[in-house]
Amino acid sequence: MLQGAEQTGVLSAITGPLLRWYGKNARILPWRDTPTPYRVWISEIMLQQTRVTAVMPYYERFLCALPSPDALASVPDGELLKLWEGLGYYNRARNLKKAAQIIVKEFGGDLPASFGDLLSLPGIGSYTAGAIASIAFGVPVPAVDGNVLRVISRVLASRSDIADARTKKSMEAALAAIMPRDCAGDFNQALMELGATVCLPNGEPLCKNCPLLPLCRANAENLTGEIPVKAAKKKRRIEARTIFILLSGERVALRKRDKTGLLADLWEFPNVGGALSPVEAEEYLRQNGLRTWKITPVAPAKHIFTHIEWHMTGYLAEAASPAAGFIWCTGEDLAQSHALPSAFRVYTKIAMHELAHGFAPRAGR
DNA sequence: AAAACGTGGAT
DNA sequence: TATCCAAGTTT
Repeated sequence: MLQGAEQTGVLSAITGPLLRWYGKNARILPWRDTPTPYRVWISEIMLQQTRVTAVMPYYERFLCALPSPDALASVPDGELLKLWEGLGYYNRARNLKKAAQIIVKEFGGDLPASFGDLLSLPGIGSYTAGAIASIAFGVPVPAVDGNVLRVISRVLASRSDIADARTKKSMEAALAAIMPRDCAGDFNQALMELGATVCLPNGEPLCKNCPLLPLCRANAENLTGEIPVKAAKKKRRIEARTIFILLSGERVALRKRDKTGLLADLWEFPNVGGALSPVEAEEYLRQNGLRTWKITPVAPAKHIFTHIEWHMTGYLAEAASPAAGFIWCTGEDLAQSHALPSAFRVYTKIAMHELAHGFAPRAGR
């Protein structure tokens, strides 16, 4: 990898072509319309490890419901999670609220402009602090995300592992040295845009369309297939679970997940580790004080998290009474008031269907 | 420093 | 089907 002055020399040459390219090729995105600090902040948090297309249905709805740090600071957790339902990494939403409370208390209700102050807020790391500072406030600091790591690694033909935090550090330092003072936000966004639309991971990047082609060392040396280098991630473990859709009258049982860990504090269907047979399922329900009948197997389902794979066995059962220990939801509650993770989608659908159409004849129907 | 933390689309 | 991984952060 190039060092010091030579590296700075190569990098300083990217600014002109990159900015000209971005001027012509920037996608029209909702968060680029009116880049107020609050809007930029919300978009950056939503976009963490999440594709643009996934964020689209959430962004305006969230802004409409919570248009300011003040509104965000006082939103009830349930409402907040419902707005985030399905987006994943739910701590992002909780940190958003915590940060909003700090912004209201410590910063007079407006996002701070300095990189350091932004970095001190929950949920804002070096990438996001750089993105907000540069895009919303014009502060000349880099914003190094996965796209930037890939683009710069290729330009420099660097074989440093981009999964290594030290690589990110050194890239931030290298970019800080060449940040244009007058258009830092566009520069950072241009780098990301190029990575997202031209300098693609997996398969062939679209080098013919790249404004940096003339100065890209990976292209010159035919290394775009090997660079960037990224350490392999750990294998997922498989976890069997048995999910219960317990119906009572027009309602279905839900419970709150643990306050910490996976899918913390979201709602879920009662479930237990292991792939229970029908007999074991019946036994489990009885032992947990539930008088149920007509226990019926429903579709098995799989859900893949980053680090775990759930293999789910499902049962539908009629409960004699809305037993304590759960909340008993109507179809409307399920749809409108309770945030369920996508992991349970198959069973949510079945529950909604049963609540709408009925599960065989039952009391009160 | 490595692992936890979601989801969905592309290859 | 399997793997990658996306505008990362926290612990």
